[in-house]
Amino acid sequence: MKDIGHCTTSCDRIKDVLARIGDKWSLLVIIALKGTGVMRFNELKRHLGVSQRMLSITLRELERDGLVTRTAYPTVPPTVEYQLTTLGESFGMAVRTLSQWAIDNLDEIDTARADYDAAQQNA
Amino acid sequence: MKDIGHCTTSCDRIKDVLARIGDKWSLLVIIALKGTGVMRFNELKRHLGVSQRMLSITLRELERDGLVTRTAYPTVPPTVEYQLTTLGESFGMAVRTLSQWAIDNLDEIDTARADYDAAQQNA
DNA sequence: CAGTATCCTTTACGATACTG
DNA sequence: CAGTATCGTAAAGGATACTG
Repeated sequence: MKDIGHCTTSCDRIKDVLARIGDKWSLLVIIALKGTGVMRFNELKRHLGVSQRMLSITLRELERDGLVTRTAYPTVPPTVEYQLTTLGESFGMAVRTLSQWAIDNLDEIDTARADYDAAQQNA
Repeated sequence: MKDIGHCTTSCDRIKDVLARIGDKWSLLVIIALKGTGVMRFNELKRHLGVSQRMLSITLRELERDGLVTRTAYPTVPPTVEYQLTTLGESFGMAVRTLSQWAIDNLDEIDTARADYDAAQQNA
């Protein structure tokens, strides 16, 4: 789509950030690491219930964006640890606000949904 | 996928919220409405550069979740105004933290990306 | 253990055309 | 103006099998 006739630069940057962290797993990985500090690959996998493939992709992107560090130890079998960078920690702070809101208000959203759906029935 | 062997309820709720607002347009609509107060359909469409179809779907979902109100006036041609509910405003506050972080730190992410990609070249 | 490679299905989304 | 309906494409993501 052509990038014409729409909103300002700050809007574009939000789009960029959403493109980066708006997927299903990035935020959850950040939250998990923020809570635990250091985690290994399969530990994260089990914790989140994510497929191997998607966790691999997600972690690589987060590393690329400078939000997490990957540390591999030359053991057999391999040991790889992930943790937040300083930038990742700062992002985690911003995410905490959002996740706290989610926890606090999801019930209200569920109620609104039920009301809306009920109203649609009578139409 | 089976919901077994993974993280706690709060994690599931984050997933739920992401499923709701993790799409390409929901957050941007919230941000737009938060900044402007009241907006009409085509006004939002032009502002965001979103297709008619997706804006329609997004607004309906946001209304269903109790985050925006839809007010239709019986004019010809029709006039429809959208604005945030109280719940939507409160969500907008949480989103502001995230979007501010985005604006402040996207350059650093871009740099990290460039570094990462450069390092991959020499491998 | 920590991935990669391949395949397949579902979903997101835009473009276009049509309606009250 | 504010949508809906239909279609087609591209991206997301899971399942499974394989590897150092």
